[in-house]
Amino acid sequence: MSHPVILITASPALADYWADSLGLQDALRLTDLAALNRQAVPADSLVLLDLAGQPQASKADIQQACRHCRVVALSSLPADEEGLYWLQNGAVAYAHAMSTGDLLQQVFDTVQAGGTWVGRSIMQQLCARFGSRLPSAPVSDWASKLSEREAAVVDALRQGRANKEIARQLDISERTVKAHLTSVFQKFGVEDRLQLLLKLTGG
Amino acid sequence: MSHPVILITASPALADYWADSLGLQDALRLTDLAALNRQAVPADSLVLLDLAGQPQASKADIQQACRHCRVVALSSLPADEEGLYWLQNGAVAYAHAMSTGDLLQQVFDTVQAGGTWVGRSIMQQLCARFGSRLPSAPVSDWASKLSEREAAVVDALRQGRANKEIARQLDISERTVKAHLTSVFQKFGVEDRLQLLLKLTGG
DNA sequence: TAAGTTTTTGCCCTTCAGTACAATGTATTT
DNA sequence: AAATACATTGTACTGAAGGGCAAAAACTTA
Repeated sequence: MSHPVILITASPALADYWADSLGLQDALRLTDLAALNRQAVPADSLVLLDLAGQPQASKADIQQACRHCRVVALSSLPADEEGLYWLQNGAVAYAHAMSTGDLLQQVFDTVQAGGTWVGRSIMQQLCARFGSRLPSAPVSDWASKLSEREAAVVDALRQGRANKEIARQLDISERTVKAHLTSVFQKFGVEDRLQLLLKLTGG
Repeated sequence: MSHPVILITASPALADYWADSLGLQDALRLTDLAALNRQAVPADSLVLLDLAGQPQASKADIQQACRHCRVVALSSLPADEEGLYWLQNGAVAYAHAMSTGDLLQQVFDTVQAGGTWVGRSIMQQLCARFGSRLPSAPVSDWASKLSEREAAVVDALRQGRANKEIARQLDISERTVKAHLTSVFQKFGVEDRLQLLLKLTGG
């Protein structure tokens, strides 16, 4: 299950470096994030993105790109704040743009396998913040009526995700997502995802 | 820069599986986390830990182990809550104990390289929590940004109405409802009615 | 009255959501 | 062993959602 790869950087030299390190000579190359959103690229593409060329990328641009592709954010001057920003908005990895070939391959393989890659420093910050407000496992009331997978689908739905995205997220087919949702709708006596959301958020 | 590896599980079969998958026939084997803390192990060792055998591990035990070693938490029944708990306390990875050899190798390589490995689901939860620390726009004054008709459409949308129903309610065509919604989506930077609802209700 | 803005609509197109009908595999219970 | 629940996927269909292009109609302002 190898996904299409897209290299985004204004620097041909950097693109060459990535391509050489990862054996991606035939990967599609673009110069900025806007170009990615403008043209139709295969869903679930793996995007290597040079942050140096995207100083003015809007949050909406980032999120849109991350919804359709797996975005690996690569910075030539990594900073935790920058990394967190991109991860918040959906990137699946954040690393140094000029990482060694080995590390780059590592990151690449990880995201290809559906994982996420971040350095230790960022992970610790994330965990620290998370821990400060998580005494125990808060199992919301609604989840109790649902099976494990159904709850996972609902959880993703509450992020505003589309079926196709949920499918990717849970690594199942879109059809299965629909099956779970149909079941959930029945359990809550609603007709569609919108009414479900209102029911759960108390609209 | 290969670090010593320690396998911790009460199941010899599982230890064999890990050793075979990762080529670690000579790795030190222990049966529980307490044993790790009792004896002197090389600093910075890489620890593969079967969570199934550590139901009663105290938080202090976990943190102590994680201070001296890189702990890869492996669960035979992965759950986000469990994963977050271990990551909070210093683990550098959380995955399925019986992952395929490829994935296991992936995780192993990643932590060897100094990275952290978590599944997509957990990472998203972390980022979501982190992001919520920095509220972007508590949209309580949403109507102010909209025209009168646009606000009316949004109002109906918040009842969970479909476009056709909204059209009947406002006595306009369904096409007009769509036009208003398209405009509203742009103003709020969202893509569809679901995301709009989430933005407005702060779900 | 002329110019500009907002609201309104139609036609057509693509994509997504949801369901009917059907099937396979696994795990648990009886 | 049989029954049951859960998870998974497929094909195919209907209808809703959303947008591109274009253009009337109404309302406001210079």
